[in-house]
Amino acid sequence: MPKTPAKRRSTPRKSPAERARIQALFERFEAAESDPRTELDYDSPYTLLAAVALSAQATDVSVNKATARLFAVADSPKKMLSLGEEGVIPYIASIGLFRTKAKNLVAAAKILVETYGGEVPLNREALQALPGVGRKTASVVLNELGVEPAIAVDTHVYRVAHRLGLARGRTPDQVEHELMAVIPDPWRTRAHHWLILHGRYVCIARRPRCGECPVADLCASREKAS
DNA sequence: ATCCCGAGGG
DNA sequence: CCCTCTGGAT
Repeated sequence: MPKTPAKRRSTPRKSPAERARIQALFERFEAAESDPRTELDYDSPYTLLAAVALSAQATDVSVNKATARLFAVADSPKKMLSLGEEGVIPYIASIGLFRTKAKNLVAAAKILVETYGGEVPLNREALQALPGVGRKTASVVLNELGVEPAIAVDTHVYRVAHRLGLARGRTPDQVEHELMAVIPDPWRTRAHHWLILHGRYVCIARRPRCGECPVADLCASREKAS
């Protein structure tokens, strides 16, 4: 008889104590910052989409530096398309992966112009069909514009969720699923930003500042604090 | 699994 | 020098 290796639940049930801890965790985040926002500069759905796409494996500071000049010249799909790949590159050459991003930015602009009349389609299917736009980027756009609560799992969210003991999954999709299961509705829209900002300024990748952490007492992996 | 890929921090 | 930064496509 083939032994069935006890399959782990993708989202393990939480004990009442665990759920209380998580509840306290987000109440703490909310008390500290009730309306967390993205730190990417944008002034329209299109510039938001472009900025988020450019932010892959790049700091928001470097992206804002580049988009300040890029958006002054091309803040619409139509303008981005006529600027062209070679025209875009000088503006974003200071950002990593710039060749790929320039190519995708123009290719996506072409689709937005030809298929969506220059507008940004506000649904996941259409967004993720754009070159350079995956689940994470689409989630950020949909969440930021208030279309639907979505928890984009980027490097910060992934790391912080693991450290706080909110998720164990190995892939971003698994972590997103676990977070959605654990975070109740009134917090879902803001959870992404709380986790991002916490990861950026406190729960830093290399050397987490546990000594200055507002949720250290609620953290699953706080032991060697400093 | 691998490629893309510059800037900033330690 | 090495690591990290709001990933996506192959």
